[in-house]
Amino acid sequence: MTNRKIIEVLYQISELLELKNENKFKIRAYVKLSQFLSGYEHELGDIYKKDGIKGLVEVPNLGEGIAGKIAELIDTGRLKYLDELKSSLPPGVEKFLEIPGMGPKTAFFVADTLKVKTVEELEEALKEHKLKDLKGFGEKTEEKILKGIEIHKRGEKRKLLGYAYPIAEAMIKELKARHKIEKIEAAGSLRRMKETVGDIDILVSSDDKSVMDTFCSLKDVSAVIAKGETKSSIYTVYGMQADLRLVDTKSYGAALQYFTGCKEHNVFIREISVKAGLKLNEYGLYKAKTGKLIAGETEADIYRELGLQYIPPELREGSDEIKMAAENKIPVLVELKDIKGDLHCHSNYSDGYSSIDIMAMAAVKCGYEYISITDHSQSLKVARGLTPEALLKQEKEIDALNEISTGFKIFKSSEVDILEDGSLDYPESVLQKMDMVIGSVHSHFNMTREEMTKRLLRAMDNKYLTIIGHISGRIINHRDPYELDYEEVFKKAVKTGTVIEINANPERLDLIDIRVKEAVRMGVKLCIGTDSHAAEDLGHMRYGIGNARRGWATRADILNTMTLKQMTKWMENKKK
DNA sequence: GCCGTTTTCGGCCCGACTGTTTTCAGTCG
Repeated sequence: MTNRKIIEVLYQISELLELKNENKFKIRAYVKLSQFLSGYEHELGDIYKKDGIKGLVEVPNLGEGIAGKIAELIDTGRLKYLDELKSSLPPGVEKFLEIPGMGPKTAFFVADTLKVKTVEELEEALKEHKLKDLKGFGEKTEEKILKGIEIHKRGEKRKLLGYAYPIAEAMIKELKARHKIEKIEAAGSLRRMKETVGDIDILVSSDDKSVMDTFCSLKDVSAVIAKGETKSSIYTVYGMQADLRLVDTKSYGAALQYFTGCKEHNVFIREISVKAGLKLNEYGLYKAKTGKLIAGETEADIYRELGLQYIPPELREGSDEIKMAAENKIPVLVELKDIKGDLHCHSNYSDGYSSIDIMAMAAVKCGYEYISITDHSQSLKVARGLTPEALLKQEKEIDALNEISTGFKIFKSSEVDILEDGSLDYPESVLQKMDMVIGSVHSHFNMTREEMTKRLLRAMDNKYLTIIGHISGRIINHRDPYELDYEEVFKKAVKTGTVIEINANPERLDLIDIRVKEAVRMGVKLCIGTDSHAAEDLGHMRYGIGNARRGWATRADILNTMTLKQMTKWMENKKK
């Protein structure tokens, strides 16, 4: 039973309780805990196995009530409480919550009154105008729900960060081009660099109020959901919602803090405010009694006035960041400008689209001092993996390019398959000639946790293995990570000096953020590689940086913040 | 249901927008 599964159940319980109109603080306890767990680096299953229920209640936000339920879940894989909750509600009502604009009250009401069990039946009932004459409903509400159903039926999931980010950038650019703007930036999960993004939040401060009109008439708009003086919501042609908030410059920091979230982080921050006799909202931090404004123009002012160290957006997940900030323990996180080279890049020798010289030139343009060419190994036929003969040819080309360049180096490397038994896909005679070696799993994903752990541990015994690539194997929204005993793998990585990659490809972002946190805590050396298959992909580095920061990684934790000189020396030492 | 420099009970964050309203509930973030 993974944390992920437990989080799912807790969240489901909170939704069902909401439908039942239960005590809202009880509901919040479930939401609060599931939010906390989504950033928690330890597995509850392991804690329970080791220390039983007593161990579970040590976990923040987890008391005896829920501990018992989690224990039952781990022991039996089921939860009686959840089954009972479900059967006490009208069938199908949960489904209605997935419809945008439909909350628990409406969902329960329509399921209970109209006796509809599916989204299709609900749609039918709405078209027959069965709702509009009921108390509290009207034509507009009917239309709104129908629109929500339309969006729901398209089945849109949270979008990849790498998909949403450029869209937000383009919108901001357009607004900037057409209005005189003081400040503008994206907030929300996008600013927190979360791997997936539900909608785009943009915050703007400007004297020009017509920026709202522009926003609602952008070419990207497919429907305007709401339009007010300070807040508008649109639905875009990209299948996601976007919100614009307009605030005064003197409130900009408070608004940015507020709209960046996450929600739980903000709730915690406001609790601290209340205890300090203050009041925090999106307009500023005030004295509760007198209403006197204390801070608001910058986020830093607000955190400082609350007695907290500044918390970078990537850490604001309602986990332990506020406690750490209170103790002055927030580290200086790694930044894009710290990166000196990209260690995971493909060329057209295997399945990439760009030649080696084009990749190198793109790396120079990024301000890098080196790039590592890591084409696939021979077993990976679908990606045109290189035979040892093809490798020789590539080696010569890289040597020739290195001859003519100064201050920039192309490292000779490979992304070698870690085979089923944990051996590498090239013999030692081939591996030892490379500057470095990335080992990745590309086959036999369906192994047990024990088998997969053994496989990786064995691979790390190979002295030529430098880096383990995209270790979890997950593809966001497509393939779940395979099961792995991370603690064992990280211990071994520390012992053997093996580096674990943070793959910056937006579909992977693997090592996953909470695992980065665990790895950093254990002292594992990490690197960030884009896994580029074309020159443009080198720009994905920013997503890898975001993921590393979400895992509390500092510059010292990341291998490829080393200069060329340092890196060359490091590689030589590693092979000894 | 959780939690404690208000500690074992009594609290638990704050505001914009919408629709159907005569003062507010529901939804969202």
